[in-house]
Amino acid sequence: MEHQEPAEHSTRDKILIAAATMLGEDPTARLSVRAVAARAGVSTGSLRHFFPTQQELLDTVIEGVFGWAFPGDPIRDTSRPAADRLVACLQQVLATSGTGEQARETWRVTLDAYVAARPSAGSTSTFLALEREGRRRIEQWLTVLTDEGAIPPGDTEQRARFLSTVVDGLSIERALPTDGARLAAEADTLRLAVLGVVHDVPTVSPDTQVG
Amino acid sequence: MEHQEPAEHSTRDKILIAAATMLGEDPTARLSVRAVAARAGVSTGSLRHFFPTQQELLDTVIEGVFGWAFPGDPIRDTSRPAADRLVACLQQVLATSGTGEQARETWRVTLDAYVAARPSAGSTSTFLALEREGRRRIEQWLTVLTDEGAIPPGDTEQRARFLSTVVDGLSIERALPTDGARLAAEADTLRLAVLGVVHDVPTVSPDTQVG
DNA sequence: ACCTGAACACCGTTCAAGT
DNA sequence: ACCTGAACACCGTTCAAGT
Repeated sequence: MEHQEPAEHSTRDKILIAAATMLGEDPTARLSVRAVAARAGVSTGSLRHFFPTQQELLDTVIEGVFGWAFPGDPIRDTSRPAADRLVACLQQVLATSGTGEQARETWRVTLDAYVAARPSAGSTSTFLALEREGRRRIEQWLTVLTDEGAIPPGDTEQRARFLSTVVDGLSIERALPTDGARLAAEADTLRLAVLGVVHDVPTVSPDTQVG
Repeated sequence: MEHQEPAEHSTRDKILIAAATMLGEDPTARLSVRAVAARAGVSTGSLRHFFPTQQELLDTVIEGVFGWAFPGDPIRDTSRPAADRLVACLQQVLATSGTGEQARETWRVTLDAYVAARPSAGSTSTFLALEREGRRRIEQWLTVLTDEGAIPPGDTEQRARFLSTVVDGLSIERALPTDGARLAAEADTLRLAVLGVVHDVPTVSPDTQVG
C-alpha cells in the first residue's frame, strides 16, 4: 500500500476535523458556528460556504463518526428471510452497546451527560443529531426491505423510531441487573419487534376501522 | 357536578395555557421565552419568576399534556379493540416513569443503585423482583386478551418481556433529551409493539410453517 | 470559487428597579 | 411576592466586499 503525505488539509476538512475533535474531547460539546470556526482557524463565513446550515455540519460530522462502526451489513443477503436480516442488523446496532461492565460504562457516560444534570441546549442538539443519525440508518434498512416488497409501504420514519426504541430498551437492560434468561430473550424480542413492522394484516375489524 | 367561574387566571396559569395552546396549534412550535410571554401577555421576567429555566417550563407543559389520560385499567373494556386496550394499559405503566425532571430523577436513582457501581447481590434480587412483578402484570393483560381470543396462544412470558423492553426504551427516552416529535411518536411506537404481539398470521411462507 | 467579518434578528438568563 | 424591561452574552444566517 502507498503512503501519502497529508500535504495540506482543505478548509472543509479542517472544519470537519475540528468539529470531530471537539466531539471527541467532550461528547456534550456545543458545536456552534463560531466555536468550530475558531477551532478550525477559519471564518464563520467560510464555514457557512461549505456547510450552508448548522444542521448540515452536524449531520456530516456525526455521519462520519457512525461510519467507522459497521463494515458490512447483511440487509441485502437475499438468501435469508427479510425479517432475519433486519434482526441481524439490529443486533449489530445493539452490539455497540457492549455487555456487562462495558454496557454499564456506556450508559454511565450517557447519563452523566444528559440525566445527572439538566443538559445544556448545546449538548441536547448534539444528542438529537446522534439519535437522528441512528434512526436514519434503520430507515435505510427498512427502505431496502420495502423496495424488495418484504415490507408493506408505510411510515418508515415511525417504524424506525419504534425499532430504535426497542434497541434502546434492550441496551439499557444490558446495563441493569439481569438473570440468565434475558440474554436468550433478546433475539426473541427483536424478532417480535420486527414482526410489528413486517406484517401487513390489519388487526382491527373492518367496521371499526379508522378513517 | 358544580361549575366554577374562571374568575381570573393566575399569571402562572396564563403562561401554561399560552404554551399549551401554542403546542396544540403547532407541535413543532418553538416555545421561546419571548414568544410564550407575549402570547400570555406577561413579561419575560415574570415568566422567569415562575419558571426559572426554560426547561422547567417545557417539562411542566409536557407533563400536563401527558397527564390528562388514564384513570382505571381498561383491559376488560370490550367495547374497544383489544390492541387499543393493551396500548392504554402500557401507557399507564409508562406514566409511572413520569416526564421531564421526574423521569430523570427516576433513572438517576435506578442507575445510581445498579449501574454506577456493580450492585450487591441483595439489591440485585430486589431489582429482579420488581422487574418480574412488572412483567407479571403485563402477562395478566395478555392472558385476558388470549382468553378472549384476541391474541393467538403463544409464549406469553416472551411477549410480556418484549413489551416490557419497549416500555423500558420509551421510559429511558423520556429521561434523555428530546424534540417535540417524540411525544406524538410514543403512542405510535406502542401500537407497533402491540402489533407484534396481537397478529396471528405467520410471516414465513406456508411451506416453512411451524407445526 | 473561496474567504472574510460585520450586521441582523433571534435566543436564554440575569438583575436593578418598581409595586 | 410579584412583575417589569433593559442588558448581557450568546446563537444561526445573510451578505457586501475582498482575493
